[in-house]
Amino acid sequence: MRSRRQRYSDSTKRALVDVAETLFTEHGYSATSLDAIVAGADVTKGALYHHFSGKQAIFEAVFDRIESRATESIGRATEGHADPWEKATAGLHAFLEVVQEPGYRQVVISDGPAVLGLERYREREEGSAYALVDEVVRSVLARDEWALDEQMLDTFTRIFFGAMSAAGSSVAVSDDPVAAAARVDTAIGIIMEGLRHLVESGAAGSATSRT
Amino acid sequence: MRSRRQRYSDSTKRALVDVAETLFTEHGYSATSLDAIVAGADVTKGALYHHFSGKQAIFEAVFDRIESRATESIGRATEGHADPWEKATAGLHAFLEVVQEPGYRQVVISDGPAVLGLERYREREEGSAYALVDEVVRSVLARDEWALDEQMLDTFTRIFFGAMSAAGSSVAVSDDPVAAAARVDTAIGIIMEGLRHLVESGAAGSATSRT
DNA sequence: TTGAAGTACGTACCTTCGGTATGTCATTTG
DNA sequence: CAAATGACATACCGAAGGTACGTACTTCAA
Repeated sequence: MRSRRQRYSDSTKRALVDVAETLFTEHGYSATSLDAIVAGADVTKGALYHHFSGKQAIFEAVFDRIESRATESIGRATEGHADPWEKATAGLHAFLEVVQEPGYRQVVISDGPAVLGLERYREREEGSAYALVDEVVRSVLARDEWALDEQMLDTFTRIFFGAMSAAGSSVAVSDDPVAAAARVDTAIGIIMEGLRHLVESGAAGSATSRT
Repeated sequence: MRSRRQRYSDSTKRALVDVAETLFTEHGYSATSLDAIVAGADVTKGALYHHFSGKQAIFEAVFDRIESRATESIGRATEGHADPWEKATAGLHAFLEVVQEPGYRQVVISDGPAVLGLERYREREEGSAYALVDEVVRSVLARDEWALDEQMLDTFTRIFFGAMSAAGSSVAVSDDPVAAAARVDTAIGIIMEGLRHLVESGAAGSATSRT
């Protein structure tokens, strides 16, 4: 068991991240002041700067928390599917759910790139939702008939990840999210069906060797 | 001909946007101070606040300029292609070029969503590069055999736009942009080839009516 | 030609906010 | 039990966005 002091320390740190998450989600990064965060957590800036190196650091803590929750949610949805195409569909649905959460939209999609910088942002993605998309893409596309190397698979993952992010974004801002999600489902379904034909007919070998 | 005063006014405004563009591109939005902008343009904050309502306003001016340049560049690349698939390929190449420009990456991709907000950001996109992608997507997918309504076409455009943004981003951060661009070319080529099979075989009617 | 009005700035200042330096009290440890 | 350390609180600083106000030059009407 942690020491008495450790437990107090942990609770204040968690309180800070809790408040920061709600404020960052509701008002965005720049419109959220550290004073507001420490006031909400009922501590002072001394406490915040004892636990975090600065505003960006506590943002990253919130960012990581939201991303890990998203990853967990998608992971639960995809596990237990034997057929890779079913797995892909299940993952897509879960992703479309996640991307509608205000916290994910504001913190990860909107503020993330600007606050972390594009490079750090992409590094963070690698280990989270992106990894799941990568897994699904590989299970679908990595066949012996196809001469797709590592980098090509990675390229496909990037493309699908971007496509799904944009699709999710369009769902999230839609007046009728349910109908929008259904349209995304259909569109991705068509694209995947096209790929499936290529895969199962083995006709893509020519495509990989084009210019 | 504009009046003498008008010309002076226009030149200072342009000088402000010029300097702002380079600073926003090099250091990002938050790391660029208004003092640095007005110093670079050799004016004072009074001039800046006479022409713009604030920091966000001058950022939008820079944003619009970069986006319109990008749109123009892609538009030039796509025009003159009769075959829609060739047009799509030409547009993709131009897009991959654009997305490697530091200004586009920093201002439009990285800072854009956070500064403008996701809604305003998407509104700005609608009238620019997005419109070109939409045009190409429609020329490729809007066939009589397909029962794709307006909203479905829009969904496809969103997905492709997101895919291309992500693809371009992966090219931009790559150690070997040329090879990365070639991989993106191949990947998108495969995806389009799958779609093409569906289109030309008219086999997508079933897909549009799936759940 | 002249004087009033408006434009295009410059100057000085205010406020907020991220960050720092330092003090303090409880807890742990030797 | 005293020294050391951890977990904060308090006070303060400087930078940066924004505002209020003054001013010089231009335009235009009489």
